[in-house]
Amino acid sequence: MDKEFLTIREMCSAFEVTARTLRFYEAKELLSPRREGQKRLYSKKDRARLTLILRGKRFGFSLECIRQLLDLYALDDQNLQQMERSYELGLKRLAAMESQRDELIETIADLKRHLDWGQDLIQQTRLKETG
Amino acid sequence: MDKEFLTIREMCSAFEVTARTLRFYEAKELLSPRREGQKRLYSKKDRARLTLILRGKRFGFSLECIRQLLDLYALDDQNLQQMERSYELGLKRLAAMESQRDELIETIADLKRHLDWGQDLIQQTRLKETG
DNA sequence: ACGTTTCTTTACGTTCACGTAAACTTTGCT
DNA sequence: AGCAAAGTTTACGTGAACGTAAAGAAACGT
Repeated sequence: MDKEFLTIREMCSAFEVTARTLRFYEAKELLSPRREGQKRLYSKKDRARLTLILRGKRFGFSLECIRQLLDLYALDDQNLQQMERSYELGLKRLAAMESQRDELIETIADLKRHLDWGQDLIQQTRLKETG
Repeated sequence: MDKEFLTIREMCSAFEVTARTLRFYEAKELLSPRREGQKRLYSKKDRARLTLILRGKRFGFSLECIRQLLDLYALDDQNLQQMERSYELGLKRLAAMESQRDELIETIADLKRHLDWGQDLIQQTRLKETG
C-alpha cells in the first residue's frame, strides 16, 4: 500500500504542485501536516484534502471557499451547533454546485451544437473546393 | 422587443458588472462595441458575448481562455484553415468541459453523501439529548 | 569532517482581474 | 449660457494565488 506519510517533495511530484503552493495552502489553513522536527509530513487525510483543494480550484472556487468546504468534511470533531451551521452551509454549496453543473451541461450542449454547425460549414466548403 | 443597442450604464445594470469591467474586457478584446462618437453602444451580439464571458468566469475559466472560446463562436467570418484550427480547439475545449462536468457531478455526489451522513449524526445527537 | 542536497522561514516580485482616482470632453436640462 | 451628469482615457492601487530569491539549519553521502 501507499506510504503512510509523504515528504513535501513526494507530495509535489504526486500532485504536480510546488512546495511553495503546499506551504501557501498551509499558511491559509487548508492543510496542516504534522512535523517531524522541522520537516512536514503529509498523511492520507492531508492527501485527501489536497485532492479536494485541487478539484475545487478546477471548478473555479477561491481558496477561502474551498477552506469552508474542507471544514464541512471535517464535521466529525465539532459540536452540534457548528455541525448544524456547517450542514446549512453545505446545502447551500450543494445547490450552488448543482446549478453550476446544470449551467455547464447547457454550455456544453451549446458548444456541441456550434461545433456540429461548424463541421457542416467545413464540409460544404470542401465540397465546393472539390466540385 | 429589447432595444437594439445599450449604453454602457444600461449594460452595467443589465449584467451587474461595472463600466470598468466592460472597458477592461474590451481592452482584452473580448468585446468590441461600436462607437457613436465617443460613446460605446452594445449590440445583441455584444450582449450574447458578455453572457458567455460571465458564464465562463463562473466555470473558473481565465479571460484568455474565454476569448478563445468566443473566437470559436465567431467562426463564420474566418477562412477555412482558421475554421479547422478553431474546430479542433473547440473539440478539445469540449472534452475538457465534459470532464469538468463529470468531475463536478462526482464531487456533488460526494458532498451529498457527506451531508446525508452529517444529517444522521445530527439526528442521533438530538435523540440522545431528548432521550 | 566537509561539501552537497533538502528542508526551513522571511520577504519581496509577479500576473490576473479588476477598483479607484484624476483630468478631460460631451450630452442633457433649465 | 451654464452647469451637472455621464461618458472618455490614462494611470496608479489592490487582493488573490502563488513565484522567486536570500539566508540559514539539518540530514546525507564520501
